[in-house]
Formats: sequence, C-alpha cells, structure tokens
Amino acid sequence: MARVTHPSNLELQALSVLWHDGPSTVTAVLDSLPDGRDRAYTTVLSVLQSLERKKLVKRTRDGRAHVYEAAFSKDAIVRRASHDFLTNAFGGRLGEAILALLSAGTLTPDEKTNIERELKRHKAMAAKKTAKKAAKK
Amino acid sequence: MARVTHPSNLELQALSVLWHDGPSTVTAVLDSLPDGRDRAYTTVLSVLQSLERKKLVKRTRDGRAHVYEAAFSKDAIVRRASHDFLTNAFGGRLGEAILALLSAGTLTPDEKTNIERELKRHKAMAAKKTAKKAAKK
DNA sequence: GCTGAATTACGATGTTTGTCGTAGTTCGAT
DNA sequence: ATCGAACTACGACAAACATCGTAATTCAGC
Repeated sequence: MARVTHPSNLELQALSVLWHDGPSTVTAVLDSLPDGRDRAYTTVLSVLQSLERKKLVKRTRDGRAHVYEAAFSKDAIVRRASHDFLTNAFGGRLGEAILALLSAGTLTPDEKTNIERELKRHKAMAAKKTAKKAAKK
Repeated sequence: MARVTHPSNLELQALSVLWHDGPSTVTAVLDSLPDGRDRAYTTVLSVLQSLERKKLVKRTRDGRAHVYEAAFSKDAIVRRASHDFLTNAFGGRLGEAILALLSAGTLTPDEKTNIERELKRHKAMAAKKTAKKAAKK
C-alpha cells in the first residue's frame, strides 16, 4: 500500500488553510475555508480526519481540541495538483493554462513582479528540456 | 435540479480534446486523452454520454459513428474550472497559483511573450475591476 | 467530584466518478 | 439480402466524496 493518495478538492482547501495560517483547530479551518460555503462543523472534522488517514496532516492537542498541521510542504502536494489540473483542463498546454488563470483572478504588483522574474528563469529551463527531448527521438 | 453540473476531471480532459482537435469520434477522443492512461473504449463512450446528458457536448453522426462536439466555448467552462482550482489549491491567491503552474510545465517562447503581454494588461484591468465593484455595491 | 458545553468518534447516506461488460444496432462489403 | 465488424445502449459496480447526525468523551469552572 502506502500509496500517496492524493487530496480531494475539499481536502486541498483545508490544506491550503493549514499552509497559509499554520496549525489550526477544526473551528479555525471551518472559518477559513476559501470557498464561502456553509458547512457543518462535523463536515470539516471529517475532512481533517480523512487527511489524517492519508498521512497528509499531523495532529496535536491543545486543551480539549485537536490542532491539525500539514505534514508535507505545500510545494510537494501542490505541484501534483497543478500538474493534474494542467493535464485535465488544458491537455498539458501550460501557456493556455496561465492565460486562463490570469483571467480568473487578480494580482498584486508584487506578485506580478515575481511572476515576471520567474518567467525569465523559466525560459532558460524550457530550452534545455526541449533540446533533450529532440535528441531522444 | 437542473443544476449546471460541472465537468469532472475526465470529462474536462475529453472536452479539452474536443476544443483542441474539433469534433471527434469516441475513438479519436480515446486516442487523444492527455493523461497517457489506457482505457476501454466504453469508458470514454460513457464519459462522452455523460457530457451529453449535461448538455456540454452535441452529437452528430458520421456513418455509423457518433461525432461529438463541445457545446460551449472553452473559455466559459475553463474559467470556472480555473476559478475552482484557484480556490481549492491556493485559497484564491492567484500569484501562488501561477508560480506553481510555472514549475509544473514548460513554455514556448511564443507563449512566454503572450503571457508577458497579458501580464501588463492584467494589472490595469485589475485596478479597473476593483473600482467598478466598489461602485456597484 | 459534578456537570454542561465543547469537542471528537463513528458511521450513515446520497451522489458522482471512473471503469467496464454484454447485448443490441448499424452499415459497408460481399 | 446478408453478415460481420464497428459502434452504441444500458446498466452494473466499487471507490471516493461531501455531507451531517448522534453518541461518547473531555475538561473548566463551580
């Protein structure tokens, strides 16, 4: 076994709260789930318990409440989720994906700067990869 | 009911084929699904039929085979999927999302140029949108 | 020590998803 | 006209998901 079961959408949402806010109680996660939906306390509890079963969060105590904490770096999990999204919605065409994302949200100037910098670095890496692929054929 | 049921991952994959390649038969979709997985013909058939039930594709005939065609523009469907992904995996923080995507695929120089241009436009639009929203309420 | 509010454990439920097999239909080639 | 390969219809199935209720536990304050 020991398969790295990957998180469902709602689980991902919960993880995103833990990554962003740090270790949190059930109530805290419930209050911070990014989609605005109204959910029962026990729903969120279930999700966190499921995440624990999958070893994606760790649990500690604080008084009578459990405190949940992400067990893996955002990077590891999110890279996988991003890759899947890329494949499912865009057939892996990254250019399309980013354009679509861009039209689905807003950026702070800081973020914009970061992305521009990353874009420059990215181009070099892509060139290397393409060369390798061509050689392989 | 009549909820605008939104496409599952595999359905999205099928749609991405239809958008990219145009109207296609079941076999054609089967051969072009972007994740490399091996699936039975009937699996893909089911997915397409499900999409038809959801009114997300239209069907015409060509000889004895059905030809499926996306019923909505890529834009409409994909914007929604992107928004959900953004919410689920990044709590809506677009900057993070794009950085993550960037590290999950490669870009052609053309795509890079497009994105840079869009990035510039985006900043201005974001400002405008915020202003509008404030006025509306 | 008791008790009540907060919290968890357990598990039920209805839906969706991905998967496919089998039985039936259709049509082009003979 | 018929026959077989290609294709569809129908539906079964297990797993995963999102949802929540109820029973049990726990501890802080009396």
